[in-house]
Order: sequence, then C-alpha cells, then structure tokens
Amino acid sequence: MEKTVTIKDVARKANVSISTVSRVLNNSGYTSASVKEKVNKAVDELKFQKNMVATAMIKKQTSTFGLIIPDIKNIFYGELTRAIEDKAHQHGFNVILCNTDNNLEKEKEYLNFLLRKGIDGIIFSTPEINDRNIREVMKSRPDLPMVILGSKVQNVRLDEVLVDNFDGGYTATEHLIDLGHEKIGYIGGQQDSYATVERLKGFKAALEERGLPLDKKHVKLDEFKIHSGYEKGKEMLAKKDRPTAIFAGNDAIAVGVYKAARELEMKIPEDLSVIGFDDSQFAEIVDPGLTTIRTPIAEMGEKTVELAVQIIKENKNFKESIMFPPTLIERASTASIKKVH
Amino acid sequence: MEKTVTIKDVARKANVSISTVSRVLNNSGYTSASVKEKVNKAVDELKFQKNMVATAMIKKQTSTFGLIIPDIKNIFYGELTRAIEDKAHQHGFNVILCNTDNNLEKEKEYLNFLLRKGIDGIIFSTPEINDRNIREVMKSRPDLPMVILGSKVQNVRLDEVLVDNFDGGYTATEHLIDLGHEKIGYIGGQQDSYATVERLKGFKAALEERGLPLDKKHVKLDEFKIHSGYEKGKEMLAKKDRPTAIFAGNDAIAVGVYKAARELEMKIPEDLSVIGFDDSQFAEIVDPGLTTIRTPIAEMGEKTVELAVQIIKENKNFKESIMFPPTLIERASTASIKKVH
DNA sequence: AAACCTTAAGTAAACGTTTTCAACTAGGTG
DNA sequence: CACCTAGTTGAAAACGTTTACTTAAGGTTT
Repeated sequence: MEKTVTIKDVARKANVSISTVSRVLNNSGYTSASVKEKVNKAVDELKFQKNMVATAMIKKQTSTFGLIIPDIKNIFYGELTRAIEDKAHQHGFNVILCNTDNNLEKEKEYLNFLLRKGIDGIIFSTPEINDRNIREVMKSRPDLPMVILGSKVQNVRLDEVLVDNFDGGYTATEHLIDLGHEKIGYIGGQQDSYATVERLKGFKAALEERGLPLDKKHVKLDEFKIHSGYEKGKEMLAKKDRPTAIFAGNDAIAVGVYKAARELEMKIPEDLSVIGFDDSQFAEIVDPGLTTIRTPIAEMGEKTVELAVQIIKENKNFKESIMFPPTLIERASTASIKKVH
Repeated sequence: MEKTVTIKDVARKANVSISTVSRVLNNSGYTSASVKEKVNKAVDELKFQKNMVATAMIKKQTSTFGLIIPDIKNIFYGELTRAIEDKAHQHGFNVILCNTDNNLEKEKEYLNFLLRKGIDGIIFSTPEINDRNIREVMKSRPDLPMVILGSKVQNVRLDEVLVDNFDGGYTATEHLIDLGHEKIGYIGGQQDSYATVERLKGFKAALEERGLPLDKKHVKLDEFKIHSGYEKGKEMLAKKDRPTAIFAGNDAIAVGVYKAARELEMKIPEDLSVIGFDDSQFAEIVDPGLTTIRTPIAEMGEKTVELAVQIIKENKNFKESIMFPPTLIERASTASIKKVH
C-alpha cells in the first residue's frame, strides 16, 4: 500500500493551504504568481495527480460515458465503438463498454451500474425498437444526457443519429431493378429492429414504384448475422422459383448468402446478384467484392459523441434527430441479369 | 436537477442513523431484524441506489478495469474484448476501453486517466514488446493489479496469459511441409511484436528440423493487417522464384494474401497454399475457407480477467505465465503441392 | 482619515458513503 | 446486587477534492 500523494501533501510542501493549491490547480479565483510557482513546483516534485473520484464526488462529473451495444464482436459495432471512443477521448471522456446481446434484462443491469457510477451520459446503440429501459431511465433521470445511435425507440424523444434506412433500402432495391432484376429477395435482421423495418419499407416502396410485385416468400427476417443470411438464403434459393437478386439487410447477412450460393453452386454475380448494407470490413474481404449501401459509421459515431458532449457542456438539449445519407458502393456482386429464362 | 436520494434520506425515513442504514445495506456488524425491515422498506420506497463514487472514495475500489488494446476495429480484439467484458461483468466489474493504435504516447495518456480514476486493475493487450509505460506504472503503483494478454514485455515480471506462438508457428509450417511444400513464405506483423517474433522462430525451427533452407526473400514483416498481407504477398508472389505456400502471421494478413493471389490469378489452394493464425471470423468467411492456427481467444480473455479478479480479491499475485496451446484448424486453403515444376 | 474596493490566502463545510468508537440496553454470572 | 458481555444503535471521523465564506493587506476614493 503506497501512500498516494494528495493535495494535502502538496499544500504542506508548498506551505500554503489546500484551497490555494486547488485554486492554482484549476486556476480559478485569485492566486499570486509567486504562490502559483511554489505550488507547481511542489506538484512536480511530488508527482501529484488529482484524484478524479474525489473530484467526481463533489462535482458530480466523472468524465465517463456508458456505451450500450449488442455485441462488440460484431464488426459493425467494432467500427462504431472505435469512432465513439476516439471522439470521446478527444473530449476528455472515457467510455465504459456494455454488451447486452439485445437482452433487456442484461441492459437493465448495466444501466443500474452506470447510473450508480455517476456516468455523465449514455450512448445507446441498440436495434430494439421498444426499449422500456430507456424510458425508465428518462423518467428517473430526466437530466441525464442520452443519445440513441442508429435506431429510433418508440415513444421516446431523445437526441438520435441515424442513417436514412428507408432511402438505403430504396436505393439498394432500385439498383437491382435497374440491372434488370424482377425477382428480388430481402433477408433482414430482427423484425423489431428499426433498421430492418425501414429498409424493408424502402425495399417495398421501390418495388411498388417500379411496378414489380412483392413476393412474400422472398422476404425473410431473422438476425443481422452470417448464419441468418446463410440459412434464410438457402431456404430462399433452394426453391425453383428463386430470386435472381438478394438484398441483404446488412453485410453479415450478405456473407451468409454468399456461403449459401456457394453451396448451391450458384455464381455471384452471374447467377445471383447480392447487395449488402453498411459497407463494413466484410464487404471488401469477400470475393467477389460486395456491392453495398454505405452507412457512414464513423461519422455517425463521432456526431453522437459530439451531441452528448454538447448537452453536457452547454447544458442544452435540442433532442435533435440527425439523419445521415447512405450511399451506394458498387463492387462486383451485382450485375445485369442474363435473360436466360 | 433532480434531488438524488441518499443514504441520509433513507435514514430519516426509517428513523435510524445513517450508520445503521449502511450496516444493513452491507449487512456488516449487528442489526436487529426489525430495523433491517424498516430500512429495507425505506430503501424500496425511495428507490435508493448506493452511489458508487462515494463508496469508491472511501473503499478505494471502483469495480472498474482498464483495457488497453491497439484497436477495437480489429476483429481479433473485438473477440478478445467481448470475452473480457463478459467475464468482468460476471464478477461485477466494468471495463473502460482504450484504443492506443500502438502509440505509446496515447497509451500513456490513457494510463494517466485510468490511474486518476482509481481503476482496480489494468489489462494490457498490446503487441509492443518493449513498453516503457508498463514499467513506469509498475514503479509508481506496484500494488496495482495488471495482467498482460497475448504478449510478453521485456524486463517486466507480471501475470501474463499467452498462446504458444512458437508452437503455433511450428505447427503451421509443419503442416505445409507435410503437404509437400518446400518453398514457404512467412508474412508477419510488427517486428517488435512478441507474436511476430515467436511465430517466426517456430517457422524457422520447423524448416530447419525438416532440412529445408530459409530464403530471406520469403520472410517479410509489416503489420497484422489486411493491406500488409496484400502488399507483401504481392511482392513475394510477383517474382518467378515464388513460394508455393505462405504462412500468414494472422488471419488478416492471410486475407490480404488472398487478394494478392486473386489479382495474380493464382488459385488457392491449387497454386498457392495459405495458412493463417488466430481462427478469427475472417477464416470462415473467405473462400476457400482459411486453414489457420486457432488461438483460444475467448478462453484467454476469460482467464486474464480471472487472474485480475483473483489478485484483487485475494490479494495474491503469483505473477504467473499461463500458456494456452494453439490448434491447427484445417479448412480448404492448404493442399498438397502439385509437382508441376 | 474614514470608507471602500481589489487581490490574496486561509478556514471550514460539503459531496455520500464506510467505519471506528462510544454508549446504552438487557440478560447472565458470580 | 455489582459486574460483565453480547447485541444494538448513534455520533463523528475519514476518504480527497471544491467552494462558500471569512479575514487581511494594501490601494483608491471621498
């Protein structure tokens, strides 16, 4: 047990009171040049570091955010988290990572912990559209800065930063239609996820606008994961009345579709066009490169933190909804349909 | 500004002193059943939650770990971090995420922050073999639990959990030799990384043991990243005296090699065998599936946390070095050499 | 020269807990 | 009946800061 050096030790060494030390440390109030010097010298010599939990105690600020995501193993959240952590660090905040697996009970546990630890704000990036925990926190701590990233939550008015999922779904589908595809499948994530729903809406809108029928067999929802893409893809592609193109709800699902196609000996893009969503690392890795709708992940993460910081520092909360535009990234997984039929 | 409810409010409501409340809350010392009941009732009614920063102040425990990694975007660290966070959560700890990009200055900043926040322990998973920051922390805070994950650090005696990199390198190389390859390349990560060095040693040892010459042109080090594998792979494969198999220092490098091979119109595994390291998500995604050396990432992460918790709770520090065995995972990227030459 | 700023520095309270110490009860012991 | 002890509670100190309040010196204004 080393004796940690406190402000008291500095005060003693510099022959001043602790309040004086505090003042020069924070340079607040009046302090003479000579005293400043003495104190700084003592600080240096003792290698004094301010204890932040004491500061937190009195100021009620911990310079810490809670970040709530489903799973950091998921590459999408890896990219998001990195952007968030970087921006937070720039502003002098640390982030506590919480993986909930979309489990509301687990989320609740984490929230309890975070609140008791006095975090300065929470960033939610959970797909769940109906998150009662968030509402509860809002009720018990209406002052606490919270921002929702990548999703909307029902009956909740909070700052939120989003990608335009409807537009992305529309663009993806339009791209396939432009290539001549008429039978297009959609494999989406959780059905109670905002992204799934909006992308599906965009999908349907594009079909309708172009006068193409919607085949319910060709719409399947599961999870935003590789195995979902694989399983649903196999189901969808095994039948003879199969689509010639698949719009995958995200890149991971697209990867699963690749695997399914490979097993069924279908060539991408010759026999099947595939388009993903997010433009995650997966999109570049697979062969052929995945055409996808780019979500500006890093920009969104950064913006989220900036909002949170702004709420904290300026104490203004506009409850904004900021929508980022997605963009089509064309690689090699989509192609003109061969009218062999 | 909501008035947060404190132990004082509970005490008032239950008509007892705050010390009594504290005692029933922590059930320490003597408390009568009747008082216990009164207090618990008040706690429930007021929805009292103990403020952990006050507790931290006095107990000098924050139930928080710092986790230092290069980059959470890197899929390897994603998997590691998830395992760590899960295990930490099980033990009632939160983790503060720190991305250093292997930048020692950045690492130092983070360390300062963590120390001032009174974290209970630090988990380092940095490849850097010569990390002066760690030594400095050990000097200034010899009591602070620290565990190193996945690497050794020079002149530092700390708990460490490792995969047997030498063995992995040896096994990978042996596998290729067994398949008849005689010209084998090695593309590794940072040259001052423990993993790089040890895997290379294993590589060399296997070659030597089997009487194969080491061609220096076929050993290239860069970073544990896709683009490194791509660039070094292209350099190595462009020459006519090219290897028939490549041992990639990790899966990301292997992915880069895939890309290089594709551009050079070499088929894997027909024209080139590739073996990776880690068995990350990438290994299953690529086509053909990547043969690789499995690092038990999750197990290692969990063990690391368990060590840290043990040091904290039992206050015993054995400075153990725990070595996990890697295993060969055969997929489709390695094959017998065709003796076409 | 009295009254009043301005600058400077110290005293002490406060933040919300835990914990030591003291005090008081009731029952048991000699 | 005096004394001890185990059980139960409260008062107050402590953790390491920040900050409101106080005091004091010196200069400026009247």
